[in-house]
Amino acid sequence: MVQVHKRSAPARKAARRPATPRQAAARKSPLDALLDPDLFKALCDPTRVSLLACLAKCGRACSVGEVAECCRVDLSVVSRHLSQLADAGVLGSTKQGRTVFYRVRFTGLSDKLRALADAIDACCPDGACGEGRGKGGCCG
Amino acid sequence: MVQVHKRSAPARKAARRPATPRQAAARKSPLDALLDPDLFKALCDPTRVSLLACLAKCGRACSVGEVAECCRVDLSVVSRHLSQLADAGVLGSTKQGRTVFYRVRFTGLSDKLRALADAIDACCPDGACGEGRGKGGCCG
DNA sequence: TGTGTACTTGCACCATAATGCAAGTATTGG
DNA sequence: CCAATACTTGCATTATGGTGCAAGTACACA
Repeated sequence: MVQVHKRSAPARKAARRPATPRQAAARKSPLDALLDPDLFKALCDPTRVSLLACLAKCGRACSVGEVAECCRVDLSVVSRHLSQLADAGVLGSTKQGRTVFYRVRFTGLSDKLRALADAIDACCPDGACGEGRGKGGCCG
Repeated sequence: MVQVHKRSAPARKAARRPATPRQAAARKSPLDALLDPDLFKALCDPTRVSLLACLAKCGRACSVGEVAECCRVDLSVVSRHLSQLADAGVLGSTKQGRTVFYRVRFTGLSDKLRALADAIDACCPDGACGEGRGKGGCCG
């Protein structure tokens, strides 16, 4: 009885754009969750990124000691970086005896990136983006 | 005379995986360019990310003053953050009189994220990822 | 139980970066 | 030309983060 008529009211569904940035900030969007500073914080350091690239290219789980031979920083630094990447969900870790193996969580990472890309496209207004993008699911 | 025979040698085509992370680091990959710390550095600060989300949800170009009403930091801080996001290619800017408008570069950003996601998937070994992923174009 | 290996943690140091305030620049309108 | 607007920049402060060294913990093996 409340939401039956679906054409006369202009402001229904697909939640129109907020008029001002201030109002926009108040709106909840998938973006808010996906645009997670903590993930990017993990990826914003050159050393950390090189370790990630190293592990990705290697394609298998590697020990801290092995990875440490990729770059010039101290092993303790590598240990901390890998741990940070794991905290961010970018790497997974397994302990086997006294050796810790880190591996890239490929699908977890790429899925997250694609979800973010989709959420961004969904915010793209009207015809400003390619076909299939900007289909309005931006603002809650 | 050195590299003629192409079948007896086991190491041909589709560049097999490096044995160690150390060797992996030496290999060039699309990942190396796409995994750009500078982009992530732009996105690793909470205030900056909230400004980006604000602009994205708003969907149009906004002035610095408008955007500054989204959050509690000083306008000068907002100005610097927006300028940083523009430097990273995340935002575009237009000056109109004394007003500067920033807008999200939607497709530029989402394309970059998807390209990275693809490059990551390409590094995923064998059947470890979903179908269509991990098709080996990882190591140069 | 002791020794060596593999990694982690505490600590101090240094570099970078975020922030606010105040002053400066650019542009518009009277 | 002067005043107001819209932003940017310089500067000092504070916070955060990366790094190396040294010490600590966890585990395996003899």
